[in-house]
Amino acid sequence: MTKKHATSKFMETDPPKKPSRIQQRNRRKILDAALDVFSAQGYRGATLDQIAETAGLSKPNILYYFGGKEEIHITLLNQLMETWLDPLVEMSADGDPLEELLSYVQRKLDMARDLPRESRLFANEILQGAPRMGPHLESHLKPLFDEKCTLIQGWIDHGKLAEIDPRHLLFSIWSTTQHYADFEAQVHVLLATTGAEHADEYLQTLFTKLLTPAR
Amino acid sequence: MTKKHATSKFMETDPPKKPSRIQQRNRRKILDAALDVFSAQGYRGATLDQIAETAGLSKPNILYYFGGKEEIHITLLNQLMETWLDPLVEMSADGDPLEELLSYVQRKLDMARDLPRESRLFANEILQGAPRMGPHLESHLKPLFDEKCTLIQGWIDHGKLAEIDPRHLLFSIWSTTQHYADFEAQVHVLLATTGAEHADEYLQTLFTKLLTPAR
DNA sequence: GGGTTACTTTACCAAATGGTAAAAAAACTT
DNA sequence: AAGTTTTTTTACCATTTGGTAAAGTAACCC
Repeated sequence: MTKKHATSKFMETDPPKKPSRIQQRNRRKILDAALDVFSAQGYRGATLDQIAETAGLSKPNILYYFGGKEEIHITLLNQLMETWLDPLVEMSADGDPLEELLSYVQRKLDMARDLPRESRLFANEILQGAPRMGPHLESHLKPLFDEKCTLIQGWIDHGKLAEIDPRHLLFSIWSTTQHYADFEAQVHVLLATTGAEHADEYLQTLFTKLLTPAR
Repeated sequence: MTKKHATSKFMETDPPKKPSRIQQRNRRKILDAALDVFSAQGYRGATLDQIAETAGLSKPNILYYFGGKEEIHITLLNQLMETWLDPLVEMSADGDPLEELLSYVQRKLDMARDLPRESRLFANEILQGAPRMGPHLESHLKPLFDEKCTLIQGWIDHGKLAEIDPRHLLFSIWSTTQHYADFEAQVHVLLATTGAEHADEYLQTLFTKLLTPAR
């Protein structure tokens, strides 16, 4: 009965029949549980049993929907990549440069707050040297990064922004915003509150001062 | 022959006889190898076999020097905590506030460059919710953090620095500097060079603009 | 309602992994 | 050199973990 040599029985291309309601529901449950576990424990720290229990399914049942642990992880990373780059994609050449960048910062911070699991999943993957994501970074992130760097450099050249290195600017936006999700355990101890209280205001100030051109 | 209920046979307090040359050498080799492996794979991702091979010792031999995997990890974290907080400790009330903070930023960046393994070990631990470090954060980091926040706030109150939240200032210093070590895999892809080329200049500019008081 | 297909469970397994016991080999001590 | 202590190796072990086979159950289709 085993047909094809696809990684998963759901990756076949011949009959693109849409997944049943049960399939959709269970795959969603599994991916959600896996996000929980992978983001909290890292890839190797996560176990299929944990994922199964969190999802409320049995381990073999999970392996009915996914080819294996790694396939679940890769599926998550691929899904993540899209939403993760969204805020940057939205930053467009239209509109005021400073406003565009500041609202990008805000979107990124909101994202870290709303999707901390995703942020940690990503952080874990990069920390370990991006073993399952290297190609994706090269093919998706790099072009977008270069494009936006050029855009920002253009703004600078037109005197719309202070003269700073666009690449490091993006790095600092990413690091400062994601910090609140990735290092939450530390932030929580130090602020003794649930998170980034006045982070919004602080970061807006930071990047305003950094980016406002000296006239 | 087993005496005491200490976690390790090297934690006994009665005969504080100094460790032999062999002991010192092997413990150092083990800790160095463990730093390699833990920082690259995370706690659960690291295996004793990997550590043993990297250290050039057999697994049981490693367990002769340490009580177990966790003890090695904890030893590393404890050692790390000291050097890690050093740059912040050095920031003193004497000297120009802006200079003090900027050279703190520089020291932190140098540290991320010189000790990337340590940075990643720490990042891994915090990412997983600081399961073996929570108390340490509370007892060591928190007091230091509060002290330095007060110091910075004092500087601000005297008009020596712009009015910003000291807590978030420290967060942004940590995140921006450590980013180059923790997210090296990503930075490397995007810069297509071995690391933080002009990070020094960029971060100095960033924090100068942020901290210079409007007069 | 009978048959086919989709889904779930039960019972396993092989490899990996943290760890131990005890013998063997070095290293020190006198 | 003999005896004692320290260090290393060999041979295991119990558990965990990713994964599978096959039988059972529920859904769907006519």
